Amino acid sequence: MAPKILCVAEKPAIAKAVANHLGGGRVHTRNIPGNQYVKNYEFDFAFGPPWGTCPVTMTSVIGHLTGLDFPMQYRKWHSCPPGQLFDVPVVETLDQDKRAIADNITQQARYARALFIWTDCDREGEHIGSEVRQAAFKGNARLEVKRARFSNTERVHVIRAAQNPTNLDDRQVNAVAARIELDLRLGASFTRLQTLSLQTMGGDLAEPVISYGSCQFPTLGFVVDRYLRVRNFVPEEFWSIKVMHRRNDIDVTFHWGRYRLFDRVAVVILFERCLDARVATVSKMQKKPTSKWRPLPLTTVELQKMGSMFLRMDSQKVMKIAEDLYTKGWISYPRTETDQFDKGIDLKKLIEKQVQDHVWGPYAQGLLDGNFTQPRGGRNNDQAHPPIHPVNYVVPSSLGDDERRVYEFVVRRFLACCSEDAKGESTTVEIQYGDETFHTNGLIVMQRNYLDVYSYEKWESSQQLPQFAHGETFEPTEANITNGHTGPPGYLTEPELISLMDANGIGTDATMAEHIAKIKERKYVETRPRAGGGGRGDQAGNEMRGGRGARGVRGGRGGGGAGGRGGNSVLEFIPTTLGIALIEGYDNVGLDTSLAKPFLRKEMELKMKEICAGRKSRNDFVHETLEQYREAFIKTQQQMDVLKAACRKYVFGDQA
DNA sequence: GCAAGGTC
Repeated sequence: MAPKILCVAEKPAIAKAVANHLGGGRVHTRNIPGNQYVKNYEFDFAFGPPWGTCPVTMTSVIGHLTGLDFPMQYRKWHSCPPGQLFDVPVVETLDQDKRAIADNITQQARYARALFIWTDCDREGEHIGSEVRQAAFKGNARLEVKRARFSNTERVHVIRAAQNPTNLDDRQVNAVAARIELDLRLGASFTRLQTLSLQTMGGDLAEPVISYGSCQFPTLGFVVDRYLRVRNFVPEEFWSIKVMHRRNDIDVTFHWGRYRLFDRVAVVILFERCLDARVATVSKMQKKPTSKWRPLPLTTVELQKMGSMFLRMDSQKVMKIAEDLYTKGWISYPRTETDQFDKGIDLKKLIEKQVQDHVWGPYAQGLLDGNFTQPRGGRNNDQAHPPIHPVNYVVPSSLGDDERRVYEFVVRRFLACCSEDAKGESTTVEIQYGDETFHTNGLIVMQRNYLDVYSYEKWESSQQLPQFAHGETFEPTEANITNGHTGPPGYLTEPELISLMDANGIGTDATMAEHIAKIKERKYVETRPRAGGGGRGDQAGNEMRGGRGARGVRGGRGGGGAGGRGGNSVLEFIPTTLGIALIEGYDNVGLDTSLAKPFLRKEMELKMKEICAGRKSRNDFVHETLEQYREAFIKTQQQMDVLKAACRKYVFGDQA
C-alpha cells in the first residue's frame, strides 16, 4: 500500500499556506504540466493515528472542477422547444483549462493511500471536494477519503485540522448538485423562451439575449420596484409647529412631539391653544451618557456597501481590488460572511504591523498601549473565513490609487473594531406648551475613540444648549406653523441594492456584484451618479409666520449643516424600458409567485438547508422545484401576449 | 446566444 497522503485545497493560495505550515520549512515545490497556477508541494507531516508520519503531496484545484450542461444535441437554441430543457438529460463537463488540474489529481492519487480534502468549509466547498474525490478515484479507487475542517490558515489551526480530519458531508454535496441542475434548467429554458418569443417583435428586441436567472431577475425586480415607487409617488402636504427660544444668545428650536399632521385646520387649532397658554413649562431635563458603537468586523457585503458609499467604487471594482490585495498578501481573504473574530486570533500582532504607518501608526500604537478593546461580535459566522482584516503592512504609496484606498479602508476598519466606542453626553429638554409637547436634543462628544481612525463616520457635538431647569416656565421667543410636502424616496442605490439582495438571499457574497453587473450588461438597468446631496425625503416649504404669537422674529439661519455627506456621489439604478417591461410583464402574467420577486429563490435556499439537515432528499427537491417552475413556464408561454404588451407599452412606447 | 457558483 502506497504510504503517501494527497491533500487538495480549493485554490492555490490555500495549498501554499497549508503546505508551509505542515511542512515546517521543508517543502519541495513542483510545477504541474498544463497549468501555471497550480503547484504540487511535497513534504512530510506527522498525522494523528492511524496515519503517523507520512509523505504528503499538497495541491489544489481552482474552484469548481466540473460544470453541468445539456448534451450536445440540445445546446443549439432551436434544437428543441425551450420547455423540453426541464426534462432532457444533463451531463457533467470538464473545461479544457481544468483538464490538467484534474489529471494532476488523478495521477497523484495513484501513489496515495489517502486523500485529504482541504476545500473551503462551506456548501460549495463541500461540492468541490466531491469533484476532487471523483478525480482522485479515477486514479485509485481504494483511496481513503478524509476532510480537513479549518476556518483560517493560522498555523496552529491548520495543524489541528490536519490531525483531526472528518468526512465529506454528502448532504451538502447533494444540496449544491441540486442547485447547479436547477439553475441550469431554469436559466436556459426561460432565457430561450423569453428571447425567442420577444425577438419576433423586432426593433430593439430583435438582437439581444434576454436572459432569465433566479438571481438576476429578483435583482432587477428590486430596481424596478423602487423606480415605480418614485414615479408613482404622490406628494402630500403636511403642517407642523415649531417653537423657538433664545437664551444666553443661543437660539433653541423645539420640535413638535406629533412631528407633523396632514390636516391644516387641526394644526391651526392646536397652535392657537399653544399661543393661548402663553408660557411653556420645562417638563423634562435629562442628561445621559450615550455612545456611538464601533463598527463590526468587516464582511464582504459590508465592504461592498462601504466601497459604494465612501470610496466611490462600484461593488465589482471593490472586489477586484480586494482580491488583488489578498493575492499579494496584504489583506485576508475578501469573501467572507463572518463578522466575529475567532478567540484564537492574535489581534495585537496584527495591530503591531500597522504601527509603522505615518498616518495611522500612532493610533495603532495607542491601541497597543492600553486602548485596545476586544472587537464586538456580529451574528454571522461562515465557519470558513475570518472577517476581512489586514494581514501585513504595505507602504500605501507603493500601491495604486484605488488599491491604496481599499487597503486603507480595511486597515482603518480593523483598527476601529479594536477600539472603544465613541462616548458622549446627550441632553434632552422637553417642554409643555398648551396641550402640546415639544423637545430639543443636544449632544456633546466626550471621547472620539474609534472615530479618530475611522474617518468615514461622523459624530459631532451639536450646538451647545443653554441651561433649562425642570419645572421652570418661560415665554417662547417665537412660535409658528411650518408646512412642507412629503417627497419621493430616491432611486435605489448600490449599497441599498446589496442590502436587499443580502436580506433576501439573492446570490452569495462573492456573486452579488456579478449579478448587478449582469443586469447592466443585459441592458435591464443603467446607473448614474446621484445628483446633489441626499436626493430623497421631504421638502420643506415656507414658514407661515403664525398669528398673534409670533413676536420678536429673528432672521436666524436656515437648516442645519448636512453633516456626513462629503460630496461623495453614490450610484443610483434606473431600469431601462426593457427592464420595466419584463418585471411588469411577469407581474401581470398571473403567477402565484411572480418570477420578478425574490420569494422563489428564497424558497430554494430554504430547501437547500433542509437537504443539509437531512430532512429532504436531493431528488425530491429537484423534482418539486422543477414542477413549481414548470407551471410558471407553461403559464408564461400561454400568456406571452401579456409580456409582449408590456414591451409594446414601454420598449416601443405604444399608447394602448 | 442560456444560469449561478467557485477562482486566476
